[in-house]
Amino acid sequence: MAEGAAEEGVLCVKVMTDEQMEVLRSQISAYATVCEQLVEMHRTMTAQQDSFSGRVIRLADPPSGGAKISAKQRWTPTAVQVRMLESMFYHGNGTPSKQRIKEITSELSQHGQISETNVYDWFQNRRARSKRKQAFAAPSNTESEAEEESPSEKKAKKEMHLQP
Amino acid sequence: MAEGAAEEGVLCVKVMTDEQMEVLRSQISAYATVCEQLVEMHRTMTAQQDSFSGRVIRLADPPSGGAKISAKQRWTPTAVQVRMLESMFYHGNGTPSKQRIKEITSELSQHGQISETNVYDWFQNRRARSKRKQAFAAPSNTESEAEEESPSEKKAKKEMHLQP
DNA sequence: AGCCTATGAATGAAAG
DNA sequence: CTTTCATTCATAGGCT
Repeated sequence: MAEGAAEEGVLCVKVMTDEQMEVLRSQISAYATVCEQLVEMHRTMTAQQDSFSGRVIRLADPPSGGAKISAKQRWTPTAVQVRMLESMFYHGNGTPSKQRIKEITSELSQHGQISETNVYDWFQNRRARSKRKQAFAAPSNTESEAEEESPSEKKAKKEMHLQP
Repeated sequence: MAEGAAEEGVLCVKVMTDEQMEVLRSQISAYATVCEQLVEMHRTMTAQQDSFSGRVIRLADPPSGGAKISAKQRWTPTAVQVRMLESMFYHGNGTPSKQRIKEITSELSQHGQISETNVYDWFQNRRARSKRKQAFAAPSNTESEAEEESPSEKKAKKEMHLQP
């Protein structure tokens, strides 16, 4: 996924790849969504009604205009990125500092779109999840450090998840 | 917002004329402008509300028939409370003093259950996260602004909440 | 169609 | 104040 080429594509030529098209769509969609939500918020706040008497504030109401271009709004790490993150996580850098996060981000951005917040969140989630898994798996004493999948695995295995 | 040719272009074909390309660019540009203006408006009248991307604005506890057995161990501000807090946060008064916190608390408790600790924590978190966002989003500021909304802005995401 | 799970993201509260 | 933890929400993808 190299959206870095999008600018030249748009500015210089007329034939776009699917990737480039996707970038454009995402952009327009993002703008549209932001505008919608800002307008909605503005309306809500301007109305100044303290009554929380049961009317729901809807943010995600699709406009009738039909300019609703769907785009993914949630970051999805690529396989390569996951592998690298996994590796770093395993490597003991349990707590990446801000500086470290920047480094990681810039390194990972060569393999796909990513932001520092993404990285930060990823580590947060990873830590929490790891911990929780241990808590469930080791109520006994025998402390085992057997962690989950190896970094080279991009295929998520289906662990049994019992519902207590 | 002007639309028409651009959508079909985006949705159906991959070869665009200069004209179509221009339409697209205008569209993105228009969105950007609108967003900017809306954000500006928000700045002036209320606090900046940057939670529009994820969760929906929370409302007060449903006034159901008294059954309060199920635990809500964590304080959840109502929409009104959030708005007021956000407003206070924005309107400068930096770090609320102990006294100020008491005032705020008693004022907010008219709109829902709240404690001084909640208020204190809220401000604490708000400040920290605002700061972190700046640290993440801002440091590459040496460059002059690129005011034209060319698709080279691959990060036209929802992170357009600027902090004054 | 539609659930289900994994997971990105938001956030109150606590630790340091 | 700053960083981390714990919990929760929302959504993309995979599954039957």
